[in-house]
Amino acid sequence: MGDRRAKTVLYDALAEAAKALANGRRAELVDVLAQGERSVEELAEEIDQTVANTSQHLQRLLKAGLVTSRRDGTRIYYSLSSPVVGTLWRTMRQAAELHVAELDSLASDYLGDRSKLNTVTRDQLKARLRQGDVVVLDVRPEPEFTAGHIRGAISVPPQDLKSRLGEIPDGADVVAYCRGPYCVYADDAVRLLTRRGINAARLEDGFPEWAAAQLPVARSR
Amino acid sequence: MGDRRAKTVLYDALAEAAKALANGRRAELVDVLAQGERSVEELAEEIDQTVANTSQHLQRLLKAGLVTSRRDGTRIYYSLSSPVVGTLWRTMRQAAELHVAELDSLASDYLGDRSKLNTVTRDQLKARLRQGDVVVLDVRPEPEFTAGHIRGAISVPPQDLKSRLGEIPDGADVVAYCRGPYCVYADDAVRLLTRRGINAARLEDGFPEWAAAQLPVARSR
DNA sequence: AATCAGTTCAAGAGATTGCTTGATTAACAC
DNA sequence: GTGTTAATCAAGCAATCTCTTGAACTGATT
Repeated sequence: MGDRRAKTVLYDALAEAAKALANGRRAELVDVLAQGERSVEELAEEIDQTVANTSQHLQRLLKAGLVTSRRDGTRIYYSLSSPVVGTLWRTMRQAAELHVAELDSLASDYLGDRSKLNTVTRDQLKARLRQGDVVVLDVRPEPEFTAGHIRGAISVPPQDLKSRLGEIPDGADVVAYCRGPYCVYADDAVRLLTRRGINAARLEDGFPEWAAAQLPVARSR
Repeated sequence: MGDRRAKTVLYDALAEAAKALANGRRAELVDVLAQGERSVEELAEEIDQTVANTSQHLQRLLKAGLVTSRRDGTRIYYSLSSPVVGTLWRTMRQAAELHVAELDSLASDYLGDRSKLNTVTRDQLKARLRQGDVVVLDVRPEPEFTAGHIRGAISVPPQDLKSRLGEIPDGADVVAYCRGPYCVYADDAVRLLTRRGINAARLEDGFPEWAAAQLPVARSR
């Protein structure tokens, strides 16, 4: 015991968890799965890859124990195997944000200029929810809202927002949120609402971070 | 904005942090660096690799922003660039422990059978330190003790323990700790002490976890 | 039993990674 | 200046990874 070979094997095994996340497409998969379980086909669509390739990535995550799968009829649904995996992904993101200088510019290449978007922190939103003077929009696809959402939020999937603007009371303050800091839905929603003269802001991050912070959540049905 | 190419680039960049940790030798490096800064040569010795190879791994960590370096004379010292990196490593370990079934057996291949070793948790040790009825031994190499240690601990580097057994008061309860859950020093120390009839236990993990839990630490000079 | 949708498996090309070896650079002592 | 020590760089080979393509498998439905 205490010998080099065993140490190598042990640390190689520990590094397997990192290897599983060490790919942009698999990172995207984990990011989506943090919202709730998904079928292979849906996941393939989310990450713009073939089903075969997505399946292989999922096998890799499965082998590392980061996700689990269950069959329902002809479909197979994948989900994160524990909240620790979500924490791991968030911590990794945080490390990258802190230490990779170019990340900001890559983020705005994808998300567009955020400097003009109003932002509220989790704590601010929590306080305003308690006061009850804010309309909170969950702008993720509906199944993700069903799987879990901020208590008091209304589900308005991205493609429905335009046609449902009328539901927002005059003069209301709106906060939109989606999957996390690198998700475009809330940004797009805030831009649209602002253009229509509605006072709107984006939650600084998304539902998984809200839930991880032990803030009040709800689940449909 | 919101297009696939930019999203790919962004998530690839986020995955860089994982790639940096996605290698057993680099994981070992981070594990050691969590104790404090080290020179390339020392690190090479710790991970049983050539200096050239160690240097390349360090470059990789540097490029990902996980470590920083400074020159002092002819030596270059590396250290973790922030506490987040330590958290990342611990979270990764935790994920592997939870989800990789074989990890237990790999750990005991390296560390030996731990079932007969007494263990105390951080909270237990905290309470006993407050009562003052415990001798705490830091069995890491001396520079790591100097860089930071559990308040009230005594530095007894691994190779010195045998010759300094006389310093331990008769009938004392001893707790030994080292770098973390996969470090052999504390295990070896507890085995030695127990064989000599001294009541000894191992702290469940090491100094970085103690410090991360905001428990009382001290620094020499 | 036959068919179908959803998923996984298998094989291969091109890129990346990990370790080795030998040369090069940087700081310091003389 | 020369010599020494510490670290990095560069090139090369074997192993691994990523994506593609096409075939094979698995339940559900007919």
